[in-house]
Amino acid sequence: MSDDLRDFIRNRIRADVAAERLPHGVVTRFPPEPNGYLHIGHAKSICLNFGVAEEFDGRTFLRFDDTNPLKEGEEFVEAIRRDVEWLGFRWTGEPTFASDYFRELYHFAERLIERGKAYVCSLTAEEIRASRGTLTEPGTPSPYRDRPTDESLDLFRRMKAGEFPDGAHVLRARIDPASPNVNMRDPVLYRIRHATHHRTGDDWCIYPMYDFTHCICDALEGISHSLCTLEFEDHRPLYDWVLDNIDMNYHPPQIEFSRLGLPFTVMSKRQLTRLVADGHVSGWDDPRMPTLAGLRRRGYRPEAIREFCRRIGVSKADNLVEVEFLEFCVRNDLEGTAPRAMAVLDPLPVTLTNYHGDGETLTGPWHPQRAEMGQRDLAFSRNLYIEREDFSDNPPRKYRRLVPGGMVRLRYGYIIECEEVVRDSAGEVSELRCRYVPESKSGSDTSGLKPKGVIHWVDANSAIAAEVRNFDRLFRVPAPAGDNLAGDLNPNSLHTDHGFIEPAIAASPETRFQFERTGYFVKDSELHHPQRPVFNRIVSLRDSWKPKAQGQG
RNA sequence: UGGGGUGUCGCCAAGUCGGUAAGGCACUGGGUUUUGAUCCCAGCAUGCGCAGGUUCGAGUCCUGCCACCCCAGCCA
Repeated sequence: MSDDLRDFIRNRIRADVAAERLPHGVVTRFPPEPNGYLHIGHAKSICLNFGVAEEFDGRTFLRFDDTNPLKEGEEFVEAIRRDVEWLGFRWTGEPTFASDYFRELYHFAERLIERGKAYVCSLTAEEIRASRGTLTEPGTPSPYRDRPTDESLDLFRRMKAGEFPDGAHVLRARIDPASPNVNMRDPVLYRIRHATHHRTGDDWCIYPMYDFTHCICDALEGISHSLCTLEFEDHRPLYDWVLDNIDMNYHPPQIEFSRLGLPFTVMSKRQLTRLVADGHVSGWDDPRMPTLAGLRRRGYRPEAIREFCRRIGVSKADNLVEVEFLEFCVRNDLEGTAPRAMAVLDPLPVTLTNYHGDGETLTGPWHPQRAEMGQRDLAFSRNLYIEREDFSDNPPRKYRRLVPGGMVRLRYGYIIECEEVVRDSAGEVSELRCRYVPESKSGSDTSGLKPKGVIHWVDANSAIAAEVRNFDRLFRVPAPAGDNLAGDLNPNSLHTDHGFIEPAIAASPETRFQFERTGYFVKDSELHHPQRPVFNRIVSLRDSWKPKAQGQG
């Protein structure tokens, strides 16, 4: 397929394929723990795992890493399945679960004990921590390290049988208490947990740890390349140790890449969970959240997220990708797919003093470069709304919109000239009284006039009132502090406008639109109704116009 | 101070056996345009964390530094 992608992982796979080192072809897996919702960082991993398999005609498993019943649940399993599918990927067969392999895992553990490679340790969690040493000091052997094999085996069986309370014993690998790599200092393989598992119920009261589980599941599923993030690099020796010490003739290589870094947001499940729990956002799918559910509700299309993941690449370097990059991908995707329409978010009434009669119907294309998208009718009459921002009686230099005595073209309509500015008692502009040029109708203009500016507008009589939610970054600092999340929140991350949209928008089955000259918007999946429109701003339009700092109009 | 990683343009990121620094984003000019959008054209690292060394030639090899990230859960 697309061998245009170059990164160290694909290069490695290409070499493995060329050397015919992959008896079962390319097999990858996306292994989330079902304890939260997926976010854009997971999208990077999903696109990598599923993408690589597609490119090399391989397969990808969706495997839930559910070895900790205390934190996991079906709600998350469902949400994750939905998000992966939404992103546009299909896994091989049914999703698998680490819990599917609990029985095999248990047998592998018994064999390990029999070979003297694992033992039951009866130290408390605190004692284990104390004997583990520190980063710079070696640990000391557990007093149970030389417990006879038979005794360990018996204890382990009784642990499984439920004879002991949580924390009474654990199964540990016998590796090296003094290893410079703390992960190798006789790591815990199994712990007692009298908890109900979302899939296996109360079948088990001992649960395997990640390091013991993951590598074995990878091997059992015939994974050809086990891709994970950098923080697991220190665990690779353990991944290899387990597979080297059990009866398994298959050993996938673990390859690590760096996680996606994005400023002005948080990406850890712990922090995202807190935002939801503390009510700082409306839920996991709040449009400001970096979760796939949030981005979906925000209006991002999966195509845009996939393109983003493709463009950022994969490497081992720590990275912080500018949000402008993501926004570029979103605009790029919407540019060719979203129909255009007009909406006035901050309305200023305009009365055409020389326009008489009941009004008329104009037309405008749904997309200026894509005639095949057709066109829609635009009601036009004596009473209109224009954007408050598009009028100024103290314009900055190079201002190309409406000014007192000035002319401007109404998009797909007529040219108007501002004759009078009406103000309310507070001195605020409350209405513009303008003259329209009858012979300047769009498409049959014989006026010869060439106003500099073109502005959008909406017919006051037929426009539909709409709520438009504009979002800004959730946090006001690039790197929100883990301990004081609330304090770093951007108090202005949500700004709601009450404006008017042309009726064709509400009537259209389309959900995403470009409101011309403003941005891309989507009908909110929960709150929108044709009679009571509610839109979310997906992303604003790029705006290269920067008025001179001086005449602040 | 133990172990494991990473350092190529403001950001992301390619750089085969050492051979004379891709591309994208951003930015800056210019053109088209009834969206200050899109589109098009042009510009944008004599430099590859720093310092030495090997070599006809080094981002790519060697040596020594420096900076940053990860690890001491019976979490994943």
